[in-house]
Amino acid sequence: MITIKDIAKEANVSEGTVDRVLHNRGGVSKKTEATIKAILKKHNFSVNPVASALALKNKFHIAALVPDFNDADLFWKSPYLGILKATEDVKNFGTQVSTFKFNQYEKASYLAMFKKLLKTKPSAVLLVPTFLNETKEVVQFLEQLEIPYFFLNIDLEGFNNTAFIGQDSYTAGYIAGKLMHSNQPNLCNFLIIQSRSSITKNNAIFKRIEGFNDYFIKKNVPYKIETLKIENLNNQQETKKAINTYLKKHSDIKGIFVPSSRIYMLVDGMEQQFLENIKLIGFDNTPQNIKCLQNNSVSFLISQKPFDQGYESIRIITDYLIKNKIPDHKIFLPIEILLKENANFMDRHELKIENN
Amino acid sequence: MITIKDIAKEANVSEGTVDRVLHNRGGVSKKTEATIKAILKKHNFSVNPVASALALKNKFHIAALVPDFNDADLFWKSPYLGILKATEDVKNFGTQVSTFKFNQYEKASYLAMFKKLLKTKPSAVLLVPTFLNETKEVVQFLEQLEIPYFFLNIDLEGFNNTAFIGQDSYTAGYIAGKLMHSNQPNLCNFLIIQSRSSITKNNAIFKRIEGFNDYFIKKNVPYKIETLKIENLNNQQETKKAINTYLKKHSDIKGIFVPSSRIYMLVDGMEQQFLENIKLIGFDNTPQNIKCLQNNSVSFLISQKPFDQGYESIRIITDYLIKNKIPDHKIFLPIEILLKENANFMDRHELKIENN
DNA sequence: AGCACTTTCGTGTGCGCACACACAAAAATA
DNA sequence: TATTTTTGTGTGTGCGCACACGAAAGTGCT
Repeated sequence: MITIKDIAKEANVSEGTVDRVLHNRGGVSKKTEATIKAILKKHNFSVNPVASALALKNKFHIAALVPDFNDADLFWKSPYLGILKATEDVKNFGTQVSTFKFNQYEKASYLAMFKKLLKTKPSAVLLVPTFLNETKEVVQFLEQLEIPYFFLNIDLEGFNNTAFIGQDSYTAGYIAGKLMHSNQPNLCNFLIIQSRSSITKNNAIFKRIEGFNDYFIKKNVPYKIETLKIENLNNQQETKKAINTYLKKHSDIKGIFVPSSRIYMLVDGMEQQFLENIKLIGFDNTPQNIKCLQNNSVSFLISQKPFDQGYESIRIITDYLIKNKIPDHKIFLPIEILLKENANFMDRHELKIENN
Repeated sequence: MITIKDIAKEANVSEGTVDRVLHNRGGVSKKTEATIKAILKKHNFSVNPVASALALKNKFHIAALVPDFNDADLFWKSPYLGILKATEDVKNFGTQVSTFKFNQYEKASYLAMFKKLLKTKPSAVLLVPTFLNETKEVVQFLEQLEIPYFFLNIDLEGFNNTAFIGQDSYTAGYIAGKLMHSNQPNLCNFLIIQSRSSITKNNAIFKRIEGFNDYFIKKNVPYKIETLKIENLNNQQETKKAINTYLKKHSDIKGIFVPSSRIYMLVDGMEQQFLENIKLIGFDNTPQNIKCLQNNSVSFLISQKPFDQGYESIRIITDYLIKNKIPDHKIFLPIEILLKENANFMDRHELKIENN
């Protein structure tokens, strides 16, 4: 293992000088800089990140702005746990992370938490840009202060975010279509469930639907795909009534696609006869959804690997700060296909965290 | 962030004493030990692994004994890359890893490489116990020297291995059955391909087949499942002839299950008419197999996450050595379902390694 | 040549921990 | 009581790096 000291010796300079060229700190004559760089390259040198981390203790500070979660809506719990785990992992690498949670239904809360966040003078910011206009506002502050920012899970266009970490929603929807088709190869109709609240704010859901539809278009299979809009999928009464009356009228529906994480609400409301005869495909490995897999009411879940999204985000930002490693602009996590048998194996790391 | 120094101050002892109780090094009076332990617990203290690693520089040495790979059989490449990546990651954590590759078809090679390995005086050993009797022999040495050992990918019973890291082959096979069924819901026959070489040596393949069959038994679906034994799946001529003649005789076959990583050999040999009408399910995300997904000849691949197996193994052993963290006895990695659309997203980390 | 700067570079300290060594007090032995 | 052994504890050094401070060398000017 080669060290800075070794490099310094070989170049007949002091460690300090090597350090200066390593960090582009300036104050080194062109000649010696060239010599040192040559030696660096020759040995393919890179600093010992462990020693570096120790020396850098508490130099960087990452702030994360993510939606809050509760028992009714657990989706954001996993990314949060991922962030938490990463926080722990990078803590000893001289980087601290503070997480701010906002109410995903209130723009004011988003802005308020951001203001709080800004006061901590972060070196970089990770955020879930839930609201377009408010994000524009927020980003102005960040750009003025030259704080790099990263988008998590929601991929807004037209911003100078260093990177986006999330899922390829279109492909995920496309896969859903494929699975649905292979599950019901005989001609029948499918139903897509939308909810009002998601329509206004979540373009990932749009892209999933687009992907789902495109599968059938591309394959040129003449399935009819209908859409049922339920005002608020979180409302049990409403959902129950809406889905059952619809299905009674349309007995040709053999598959239902729920492009949000609320498929369990649908399952809760659906009458037994429908559950038995209709294939369901949904998104996200929340505990409630997993339960639906386990009792056979849902065939497939497609997971965005939410835990990994949180975890990777922090790791990527840390690498960016400490090692100046520029990430890909778009970082897609794997699309996981979950069914009853492999659902319980998922997110071993996640479990570990929660049990602490 | 609380440090040993803080603990020492609070206990009115020196850092050395705290260090002694932290590492059970002995030589501390019961009274002070109790005091210190109380304070430790009170603050929920754990050592800074970064500083620890720096100080421990090169104290531990892990040796891995894994099968070699070549272009014809790439399966073991991924675990190797995983080990390599982990090697890099833990290098700066005071742990070095050396990997020894043996010819998986020659017992002598297994033993020979083990002897070489043993000379490096490893603190722990990771091995793929390909041969039962030879492993018994090998393990004797290890136990005598009190070197802990871990099994990777092959789960031999009756050993005192600290842990097994691999896949739940039975469930993976079960999933294969389920996917096959949902892909061909109308009554038809399925074919399982076995090869002589695998029969003798790989019980994972047995378990997969068992799982596959059990799915249909449990679901009580009256599919007929036949088996075709091909002497050597690596032999192109033989495979081609065997599969095509078989399929010509049995036109009722609508699905083929290949419980090994050689599905691409089958695809290579199969005539176009069969490829178009028969659903194929295989194992392992080798490049050749992925290609089969991409050109639509294979419907699903089930992946053992071989890269992660290698990576996690080393990480687990490192944690065991450095932090005395006792792992679960059996560590199953997630069973991944790959289809054309999500195959390319897999193993981002793996790509990174290989491009270096 | 003398002076005031600027550029270029070396030295020293600390990050938190592991461990060897030194040394005191207590206990055991003569 | 004197001496040896054991037990308990403090001190110092180094792991590889980051960075502040200040010294040396170089520059331009009068």
